[in-house]
Amino acid sequence: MADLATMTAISTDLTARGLIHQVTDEALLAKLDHGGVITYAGFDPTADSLHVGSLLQLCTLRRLQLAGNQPIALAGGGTGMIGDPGGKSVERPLLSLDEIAHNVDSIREQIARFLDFDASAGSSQAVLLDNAEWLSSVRYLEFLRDVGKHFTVNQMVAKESVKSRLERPDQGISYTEFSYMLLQAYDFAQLNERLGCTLQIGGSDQWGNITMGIDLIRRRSGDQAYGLTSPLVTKADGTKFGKSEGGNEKVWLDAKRTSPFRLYQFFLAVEDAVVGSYLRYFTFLDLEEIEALDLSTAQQPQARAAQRALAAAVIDLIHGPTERMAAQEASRALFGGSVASLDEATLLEVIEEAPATTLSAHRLDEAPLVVDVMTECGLVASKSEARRALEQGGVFVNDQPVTGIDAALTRADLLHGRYVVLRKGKRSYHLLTVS
RNA sequence: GGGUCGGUGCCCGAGUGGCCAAAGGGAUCUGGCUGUAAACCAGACGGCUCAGCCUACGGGGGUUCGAAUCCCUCCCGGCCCA
Repeated sequence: MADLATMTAISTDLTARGLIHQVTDEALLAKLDHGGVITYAGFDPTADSLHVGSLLQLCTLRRLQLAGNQPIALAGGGTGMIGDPGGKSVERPLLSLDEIAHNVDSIREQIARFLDFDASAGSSQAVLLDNAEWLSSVRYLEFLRDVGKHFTVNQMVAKESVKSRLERPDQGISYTEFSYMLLQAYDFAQLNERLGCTLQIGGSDQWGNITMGIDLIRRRSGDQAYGLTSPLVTKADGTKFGKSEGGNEKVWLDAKRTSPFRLYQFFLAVEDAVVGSYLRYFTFLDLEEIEALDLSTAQQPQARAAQRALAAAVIDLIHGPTERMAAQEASRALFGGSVASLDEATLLEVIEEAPATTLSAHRLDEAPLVVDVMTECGLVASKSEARRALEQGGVFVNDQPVTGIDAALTRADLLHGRYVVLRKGKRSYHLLTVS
């Protein structure tokens, strides 16, 4: 497949991009360069969309596939019913079988944007499986005999994911969640036995679970399997990557949950300190190009060339160039200066990308208070918040600061006879269309 | 099942009869400085018909002029014992 003479070896590329946190065995790297390693990564089907937290593994699987290795995306339809006891998370709600099946279907489409599921990919054709396929029918006694006997509770308790929960005096861990790692190990063993899968990749927090799978495979069949983890993706302040500026909202790959415009903005606003690594993680740009962008960030940070390249590349990958251009266009329009001077066509495009609601002409004639309108359209969560924003000077109508708690909207505020652009702070926009 | 400790605002965490919408920290929001960055500085941070009022300290009931704080009961969790 890949012409090794003209391409950087995949192991070199992964290393250079900082994608390797730990490997169970250095020998794996040579195998990957050779191609033909059947690799799997797990994806969480607890929602009908993946979020940016899955991006790294998706990209890594793609890199491996491009280098001639077969990727398996494993949807945790079975394990999704239980939940990984990771970190401080509380026991998660159990989803019904129907919900999970629906989620797996939705996720399949998203993964297809990264991996080649076409038969023309030959031996490296991607595969999507749902572990419910084997987990839903396992029988408890058999499971205990075939899987459970290979592990001691001692080693299970020693795992970081479990230890952190055990150390919290205010919360325990249910037996169900405690069993999660065995199920994940079993997944690996199943993929190994069914498809010859010999590598599992995941975030660094998956190390323990991955090595348990490797142990299980060795004990069951004597086969040598491998694990490779990537570093934890963090923001400049060390906190977890993946939440929107808002703080609590996840950034999704589904356009209905996170619009291409917001996704674009999310990556455009990335800190200087991490753009370089994000470019390496989430894009397929050449390393030379990325290094040039690093230089640009160092010398002319205000140009934000690296952020622009990152945002464009990611949206291209997830939503395609059409959506990417629309997002770029909308960003230019909204952040480019005065919204009031945009022509109607551009404004309409912006309406497609930013949250928008309609306001009846009748309502407008009653000279509604800005505080009320921004509450009603959802720009702020409550009227108190609207009042506060206004008092603090953070509200703008058509880019003009609004002063006074009793400011009202009138026909004089209309752009092109029927639009009003509301803004809270620097980048929370809302478009009103008068009908 | 028994004993014991605990359940406070988005999170952590003070508070043990009035001065409590409730210290402090984190997160978040807004403003300033900048580059739609970081750091830093300032303010805000339950809701509303906003100098006042309403709802809140696991649920319900009670004592009291007055309860997050005391009593009863129920629910939930940790630890120890059975």
